[in-house]
Amino acid sequence: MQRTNFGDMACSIARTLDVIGEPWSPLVLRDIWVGMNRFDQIQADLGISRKVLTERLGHLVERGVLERRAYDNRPRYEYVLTEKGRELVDVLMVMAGWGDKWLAGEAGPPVLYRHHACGEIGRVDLRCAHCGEPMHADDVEVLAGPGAAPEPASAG
Amino acid sequence: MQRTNFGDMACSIARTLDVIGEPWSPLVLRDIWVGMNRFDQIQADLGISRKVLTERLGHLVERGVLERRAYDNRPRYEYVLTEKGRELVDVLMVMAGWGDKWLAGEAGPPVLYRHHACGEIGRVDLRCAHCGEPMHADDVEVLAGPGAAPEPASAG
DNA sequence: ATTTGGGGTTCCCTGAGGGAACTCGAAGTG
DNA sequence: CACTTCGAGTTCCCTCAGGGAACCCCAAAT
Repeated sequence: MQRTNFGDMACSIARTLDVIGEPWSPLVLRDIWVGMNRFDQIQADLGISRKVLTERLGHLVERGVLERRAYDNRPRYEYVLTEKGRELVDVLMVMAGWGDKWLAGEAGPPVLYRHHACGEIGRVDLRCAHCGEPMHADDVEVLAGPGAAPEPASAG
Repeated sequence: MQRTNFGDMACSIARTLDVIGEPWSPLVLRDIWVGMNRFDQIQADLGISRKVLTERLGHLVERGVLERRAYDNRPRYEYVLTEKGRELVDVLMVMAGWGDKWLAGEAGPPVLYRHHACGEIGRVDLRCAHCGEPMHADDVEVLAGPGAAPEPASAG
């Protein structure tokens, strides 16, 4: 997809970017998340080139975030999120929250999220899975982990 | 940057992708986040082309997520995160969490995050800002908001 | 027998990414 | 004072990925 191979870097962010590191993949996942599961639907909604959509869908299936399944006797297929893919939607929700806050302007957010648990329109918030307190950029210290690269560049 | 203009879509995800919708920008932000603030440092760490790095840094400054500031009498500059940029790091943390879980393999995560509040190695977790309960892909209903597009495609 | 519709392929053109060399201005060095 | 060094980019060329439009295949429906 890209010229540089991000999947081989010793960095979980780079590896994730190997899956959704260009603009179309996240938008494809969003469409599928909200129930647009078919090729022509997604193509029309996004205005993406058919060629590129074919390639992206194939890539996402290959990486295990989507599953391609037949929905008819005819050769008709739809794409659905796997568990891996549903968890990847977390990234999209945080992107949406940031975009709502910083890029929406006068008109307000284009989309609202009603939280099933409380029934309210909610925003997503990042918390430490261990202690439950807020966890943002300045709240953490970054340390080398077991899978850190031995000596070449690019930590993180 | 890209051929398609994502910033004009009525979708906060697409708008966010207009800022960090290709693989280098998130990695540049990560480097700056962990304290690599200078051009040559970032270039060497990432292995990115100098041309592309120049363009990305300019783009990120223009979008207000980075600030370029002189750090010497000589023409020397460093890049630092603005508040808008620090909040964008939330997206990176979630990417890192997903990559740690789904892509790290045998070796384990390349990087660990120690949470200042509790001192433990923690993972980030998504919660509803309103009720505090978990908030993931299946926990929300997506509704049109005030800034929704009138009639053309692409909700979200 | 022909049309329709979903799900792609193919082809061509443009423009973004990669790489390496070059520039520029301000210190530092002999 | 000439020369090197260093940070921070520019410039140039080449290749390959993205965009657009047309085309293809298969299985109903008419």
